[in-house]
Amino acid sequence: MHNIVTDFTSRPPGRSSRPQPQVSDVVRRVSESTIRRLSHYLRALEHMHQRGAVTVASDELAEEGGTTAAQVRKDLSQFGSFGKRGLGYDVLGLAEHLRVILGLNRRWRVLLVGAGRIGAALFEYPNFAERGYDWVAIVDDDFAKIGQRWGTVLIRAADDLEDVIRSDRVDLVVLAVPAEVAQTTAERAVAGGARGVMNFAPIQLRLPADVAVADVNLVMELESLSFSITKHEQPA
Amino acid sequence: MHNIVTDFTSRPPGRSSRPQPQVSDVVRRVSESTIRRLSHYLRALEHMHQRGAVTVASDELAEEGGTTAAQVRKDLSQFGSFGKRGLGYDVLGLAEHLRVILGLNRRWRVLLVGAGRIGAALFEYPNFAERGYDWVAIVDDDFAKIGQRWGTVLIRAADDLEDVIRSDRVDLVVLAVPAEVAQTTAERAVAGGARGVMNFAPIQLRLPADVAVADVNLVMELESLSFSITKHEQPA
DNA sequence: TCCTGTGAAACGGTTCACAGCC
DNA sequence: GGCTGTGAACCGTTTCACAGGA
Repeated sequence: MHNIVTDFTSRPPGRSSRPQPQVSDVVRRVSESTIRRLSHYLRALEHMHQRGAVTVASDELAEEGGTTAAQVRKDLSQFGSFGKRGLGYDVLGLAEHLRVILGLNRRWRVLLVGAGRIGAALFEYPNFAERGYDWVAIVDDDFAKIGQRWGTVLIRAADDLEDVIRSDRVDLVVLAVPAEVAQTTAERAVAGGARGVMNFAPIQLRLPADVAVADVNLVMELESLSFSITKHEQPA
Repeated sequence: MHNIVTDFTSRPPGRSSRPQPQVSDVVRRVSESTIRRLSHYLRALEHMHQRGAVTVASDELAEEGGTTAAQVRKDLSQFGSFGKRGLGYDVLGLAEHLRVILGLNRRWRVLLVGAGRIGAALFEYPNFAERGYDWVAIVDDDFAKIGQRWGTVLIRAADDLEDVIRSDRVDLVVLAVPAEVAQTTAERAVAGGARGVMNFAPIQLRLPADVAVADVNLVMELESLSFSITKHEQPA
């Protein structure tokens, strides 16, 4: 088996005498939560490999990913049949399948927009390079910073945003700018050809549907905590 | 009307001749996504107030929050009846209601664990103080940093984590430490009395159910982007 | 008339349970 | 016997549609 449904054109293995799937049915919708779990599974598999595990069952993966065995199997079955009944999944094999599914079998060219505190922290974050995300440029509107280098990466003028994205063939933009300019900056990034945006501004970006957006809203996360705690403090 | 169901003990306004709600029915379950939208609504209301708006309809709020008018009304109706039929919601009044619901009508005492790059960026992040989150201490295991101050806030020894939480009456912990020590550090924070944890390590924390956890997994967000883009690049 | 508040329907994701294969 | 893969049941969330108050 082991056929990955990366191109989203074939159905999971089944009777081929069934009625053919319609086109609208072919681009299968994978939920955000599934993707997040796949990411967890991959990390867990890498740990397990380091610990010498060769094979893993769905309930072990569930444990590390904070979910259930059935959920693990359901998640994976959306992309193919990677396991062996009675045995489990091959640790290295499944990890490689997940990398392909998550698009980690290539390197990604990432632009940092905003060379402030948050930008600097992200730039130094070691886990990005490990997973295939490479900083290819930085952009800022502070003349004092333009022309400097962080490591080997040059800080360029915010005015040149579109040009930088084009000339440096940027795939992803990490948007670490103030909320007031986030929307227009994001639009310019998309105009330049960016395919995805990771947004740190606490606003809801409005971008074309074919642009991927990941929002990291730190204030919202804290508010979610204080809501939960406030609720708990009020026993009936 | 305007009665807020903050204590989760009363039902939304309705005929009182109805059968009394059972206890299991009283601690109403509010979904994570609802809370996130409430946070968006609050921000939108603050903007609208600055722009001079006095009244707002659910479809305007929906626009800014990236959702639908029905969703806005459903979200709000979980906590009370804040609007006027035919008119909409009072901008200032609804904002205040949302602050109470989200637990923003008090200040929160926050501890930063990990004085590295990410910790520094978060410490400088201006939006936290605006919303009522105050840094009361920092903890790190680097002897070179212990005893220093960031602004007025002292960096203390990681060994004293539990003590710091107790003596400084810490509510929330921001965990900006390497993945390897995140779980044990979180457990110590909970032992010390922390009520909520914002976790930046790319692992799934396992903590008691009465501790609120907000995970910010940056690598996962990037992987979510590359998944979406990879999918798009494969038209049938 | 306008717009809220809310039951009811529709949808989508999770859990269950078991057939099927190793 | 063990564990996967998956239809079916379940359950929570979103959308619909409309009754009812301003």
